[in-house]
Amino acid sequence: MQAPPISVNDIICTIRDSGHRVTNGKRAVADILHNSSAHLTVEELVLAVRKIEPDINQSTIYRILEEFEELGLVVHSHLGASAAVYHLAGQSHAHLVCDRCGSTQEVPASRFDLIARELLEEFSFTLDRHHVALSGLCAHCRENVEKK
Amino acid sequence: MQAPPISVNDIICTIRDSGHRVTNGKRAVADILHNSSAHLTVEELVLAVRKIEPDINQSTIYRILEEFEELGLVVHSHLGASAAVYHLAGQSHAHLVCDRCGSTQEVPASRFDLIARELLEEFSFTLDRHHVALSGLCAHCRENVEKK
DNA sequence: TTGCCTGCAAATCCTTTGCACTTTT
DNA sequence: AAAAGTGCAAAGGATTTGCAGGCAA
Repeated sequence: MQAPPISVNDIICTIRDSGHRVTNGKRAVADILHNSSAHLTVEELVLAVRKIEPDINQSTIYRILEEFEELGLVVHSHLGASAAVYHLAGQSHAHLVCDRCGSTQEVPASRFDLIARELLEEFSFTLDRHHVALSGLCAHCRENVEKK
Repeated sequence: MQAPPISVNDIICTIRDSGHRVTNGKRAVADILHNSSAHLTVEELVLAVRKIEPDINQSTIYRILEEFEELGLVVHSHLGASAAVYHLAGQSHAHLVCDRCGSTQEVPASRFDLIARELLEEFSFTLDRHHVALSGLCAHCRENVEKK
C-alpha cells in the first residue's frame, strides 16, 4: 500500500513529461525534499534551497510547490502551527500533532487503510492518506496534564 | 463516548469557575455556537454575534475563542480553506473535507474510537477526536476525476 | 476599586499576484 | 522565437498585539 520511493530523477521526469520546464530551482527543491525525511515549512525550504541556488525567491518556492502538488509529487499539511509543511508524496505517512508542545510523530499511512475503506463505503469519501493530520496529546504532555 | 451536550449555562459557569469574567460578548458567542450546529469561521461568527451585540470587535471574538479553547469549550479545525472554523467541543464530530470542491461532511467522533485506541497503544498518543479533519475526495468530485 | 475585557488601529505572519525580465524548450 | 519560469515588490487575508478606556467582580 505504501507508494514506492521517488528518486530525484523520477521527479525531474514527471515535471518534463507533464509539459512543465525543468529549472535549477525545481531541481534544488526536489533535492532538498528528497534528502529530508522531515516536513519542512516554506521558510525552511527557502533557506535550504538557497545553499544550492542562492538567489531563489520565496514566491518562486511557493510556485514550485504549487506545481509539485498539482503533479502529485508533494503534499502539505497544516499541523496546527500557522505555517503549512511540505514533503514528498512518496514518504507517505500521517502526522500526530501534540496540541500542547507542537511535537509531531509520524505514522505509516497504511494504518489508515481500514478507516479509509469505511469512509468510502459509508460516506462515499475517498480519504487522501497522504494528508492526514491528527491532533491530540503526546505521552509527555499527557503526563503533565494528569499530574495537575 | 460522545461528550454530553453543553448548554449555554454550562459555558457561562465554566467561564466563571475558571476565574474569567462573564461578559455580553462571551454570552453572545456561546449563544451563537450553541444554536449553530455548523462550523463557523471567525468572520461568520462576527456577523452573527453583531446581531446580538452590534459593537463587538473582531479581535474580541478572537480573544473570546482563544479563551474558550483553553477552557476546552470550543475546538477549531483547518479545513483546507484559509480560515479556521470553530464549534463547541460537545458537538463532537470529524470533518471530511473534499480537496476539490471544499465541501465538508461530518462523521460522528465515535467512528474514531478504534483508531484512537490503536494510536494510544502503539504511539502513546491521545487522539483528540473533537479535532479530526480528513482530506480526500467527495463522491461527486471522485466521479469527475475518473471521467478524465 | 482592581484588573480583566474591550475597541481601535496598527503590526505581523503567511501566501498570492502583477509585471517586466530571464530562462528553457 | 514562444512560452513558461523567475525576481521583485506590493497586495491580500487571517490573526495577533499595544494601548487607553470601560466594565465585571
